[in-house]
Amino acid sequence: MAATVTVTERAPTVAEEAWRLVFQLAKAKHAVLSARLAELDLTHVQAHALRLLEPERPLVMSELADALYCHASNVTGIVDRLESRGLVERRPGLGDRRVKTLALTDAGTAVRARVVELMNEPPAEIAGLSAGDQRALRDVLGRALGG
Amino acid sequence: MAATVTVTERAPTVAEEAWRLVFQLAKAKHAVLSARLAELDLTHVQAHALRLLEPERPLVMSELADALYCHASNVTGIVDRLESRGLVERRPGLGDRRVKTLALTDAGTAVRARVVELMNEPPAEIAGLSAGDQRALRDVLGRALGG
DNA sequence: CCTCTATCGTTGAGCTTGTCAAGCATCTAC
DNA sequence: GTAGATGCTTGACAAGCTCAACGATAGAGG
Repeated sequence: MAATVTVTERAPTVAEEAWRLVFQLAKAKHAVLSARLAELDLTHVQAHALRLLEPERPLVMSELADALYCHASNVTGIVDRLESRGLVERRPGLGDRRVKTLALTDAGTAVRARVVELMNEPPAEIAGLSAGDQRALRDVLGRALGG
Repeated sequence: MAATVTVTERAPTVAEEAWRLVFQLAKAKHAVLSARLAELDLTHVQAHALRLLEPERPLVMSELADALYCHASNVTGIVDRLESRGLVERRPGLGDRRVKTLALTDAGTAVRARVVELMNEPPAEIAGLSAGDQRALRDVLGRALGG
């Protein structure tokens, strides 16, 4: 008798099933978002940087690096590209002349508004749920994330 | 009187709140996963490629490119690096000598098992929910994703 | 058989993102 | 004032990604 490779995979737990679906949903939204950002000629990191730069609360290079979970040397290049497109300005820090304050230009503010809109827009899978399911989803996830 | 910039932001809908939480959860898991994959000296793309290469169902380069949503020329490099580490083998296609079949080595099968385990593991936020909340989450998301 | 075209994978150029080590300017503490 | 810490930039290098072009092979039609 030929040996049959039997993969003894235990049945997934409820938590694993739930996580798999969350993962799938995030992946679907990611794909849609990528396409929309490409139309704006923005990469994901550039979009995240713009989202973090709220018009009324400018950030400093190092703060942006922390928020993006990457090294300061990386932010230099990201901001370089945003600045060369006229979306962001580097301004001298007020008290400390070493720091650079990042401010959105008018064009940057407009692009940021569009980016935030795209990112906040729930994917069709969620928008299509019943009102009750939407509330249930929000409430359960609120509890999950310490809400 | 000084002009006050009043940002008239409408209150978020329930769907938007739910999506924001899904996004937040995925981001948290992503950070944890990145750290675990770094311990295995794997990038995210390499991990995804390994996950897609099921031991019993080898893929062809173009199939892997489709599954990873990227160009075939990119997959060449990704597979190069996996192959140079002895995790994957390129084998000549059976009928068609143009295609390359990708097969996991024994080492690759072991690493893949660990990768799949890490990716499937629900984040602490979900694992910590009550059994009822976990079921509710799974059921609602199942409906959202055409379940 | 032979050519024409389509397909599969690779290569090379060029970009963005990411890390690290080093450097420059500036600030702070002693 | 001098020494060390801090903020950002630079340069070198690697991975991921796209595109255009290429070699090899396959399949169809004359």
